[in-house]
Amino acid sequence: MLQIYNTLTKQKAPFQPLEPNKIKMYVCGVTVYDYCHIGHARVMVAFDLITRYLRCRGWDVTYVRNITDVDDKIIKRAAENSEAVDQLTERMIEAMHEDEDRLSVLRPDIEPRATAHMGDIIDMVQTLIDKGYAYAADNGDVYYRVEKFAEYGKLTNQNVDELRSGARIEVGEAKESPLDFVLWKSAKPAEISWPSPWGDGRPGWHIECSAMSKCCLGETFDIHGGGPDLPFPHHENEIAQSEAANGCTFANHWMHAGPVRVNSEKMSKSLGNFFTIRDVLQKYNPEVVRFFLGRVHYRSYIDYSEDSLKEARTMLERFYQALRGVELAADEGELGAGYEQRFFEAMDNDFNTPEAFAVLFEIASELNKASREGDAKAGQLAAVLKRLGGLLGLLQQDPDSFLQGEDKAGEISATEIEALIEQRTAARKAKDFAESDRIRDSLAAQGVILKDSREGTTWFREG
RNA sequence: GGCUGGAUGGCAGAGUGGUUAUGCAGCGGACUGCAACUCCGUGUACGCCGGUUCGAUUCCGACUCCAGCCUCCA
Repeated sequence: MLQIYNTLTKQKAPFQPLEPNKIKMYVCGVTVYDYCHIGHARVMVAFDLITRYLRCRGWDVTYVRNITDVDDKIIKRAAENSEAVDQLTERMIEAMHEDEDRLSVLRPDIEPRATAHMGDIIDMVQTLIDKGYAYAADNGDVYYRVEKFAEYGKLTNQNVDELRSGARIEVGEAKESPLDFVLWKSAKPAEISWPSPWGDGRPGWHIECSAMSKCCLGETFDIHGGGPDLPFPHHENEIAQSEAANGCTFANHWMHAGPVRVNSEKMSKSLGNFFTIRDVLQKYNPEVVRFFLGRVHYRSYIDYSEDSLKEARTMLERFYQALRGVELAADEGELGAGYEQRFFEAMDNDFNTPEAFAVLFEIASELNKASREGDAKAGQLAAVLKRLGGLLGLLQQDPDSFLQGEDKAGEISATEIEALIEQRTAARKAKDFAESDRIRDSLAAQGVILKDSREGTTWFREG
């Protein structure tokens, strides 16, 4: 039985789909004005692990993740770069897709863009005005009347009176109440804009998700997900918009990923303490980064540091060392079912990846034992390990490729390494251990570790 | 201040009302020319104070500390 923690009820509960066997899921995506950072990667990987797992258990998942391709930050950045808004966003979307591909994050089924849904957005704003939940101000902005929506704050337990007393009142705003938020923003001269009944402008941030989720999934859907900073106000406002406009429940389950921290602070664009995915991928194998993000439960925070990336690398090495040199059995025999059951039980418990990985480590141990004893079970265990890892998009590389890494400019190449290993093997045959050790030490100084066995010498590069 | 989480062995990180998480690191041993890889053995950790209980790290309450949201942020 699949259990999922729901931010709305603050507890784990058995998952109940709207339609048997189907899951409709909407996840808030990226505002594309810059390269994605590791915090974005965390959300991408978390919901990718979730989607892959649900699908492998037979759920028919429709996964929608939006792209915010117009907003203040985009307009500002495009102006700074002296490029058109759509030029900037196209570049960043392409970069995001590259990053995702490298992290083995499968594309969502639908990636709706705000600029492609202006009609849906305007329709929903109009509906909210018609129902009295929104009003057009003199300046061409349209605002949501927060106090009209009785259930406002139900996702994050906000009290409207508390919010009102803490709200900032900004000069020159045309709002009825400081709590009201913008649905439609009138355009400044020469700014990118779309025509609307309230004049030229662009959508507010929250409305696009309400409009696009409705368009792609319907008025009510199963799971709404996003990053750790979205429950308030973004998701609270989405609920207010959608439930007021549609008159029915918006999303049944709310799932939020935990933050990535650096030096005990959240990694975020506003703090400027972020590492982009492409920066990190320059130093680490993409699978290491994926594993780093998946080895902690999706709701917990992760501390980003060189040491924790290195540890993720070491852990992954254990899997690949176990798989290395073992011929996969075509048939897992009886072995697979038991491990698979424990793996599934872990994942059914709110996607407990750390526990699922613990099962994989146990398989690796058994596999190592079988290998060293020459037991035929080794091939079966390797097949199970690779299959279960594959369900989470891991362990599919050739072990040698993973362990040896790729040649990098300025570093010793695989060809050079192998030539030195041949020299060393000759020295060892001649019992010239001084020379043999000299070669090994010299390689080690360059991050290349040798391993001798009866079958010969293999090597791998350190993290 | 309001609202959410969290505090587990040297580190990372699951989980459980009484029994081994798991990984990394350390220590002892095996293997090895020596190593590396691997294997075997090894560590009574559950913030603090009360309560419930035959028994609590696990349930309840107070406290302390940490983090996230409350402004754009995944």
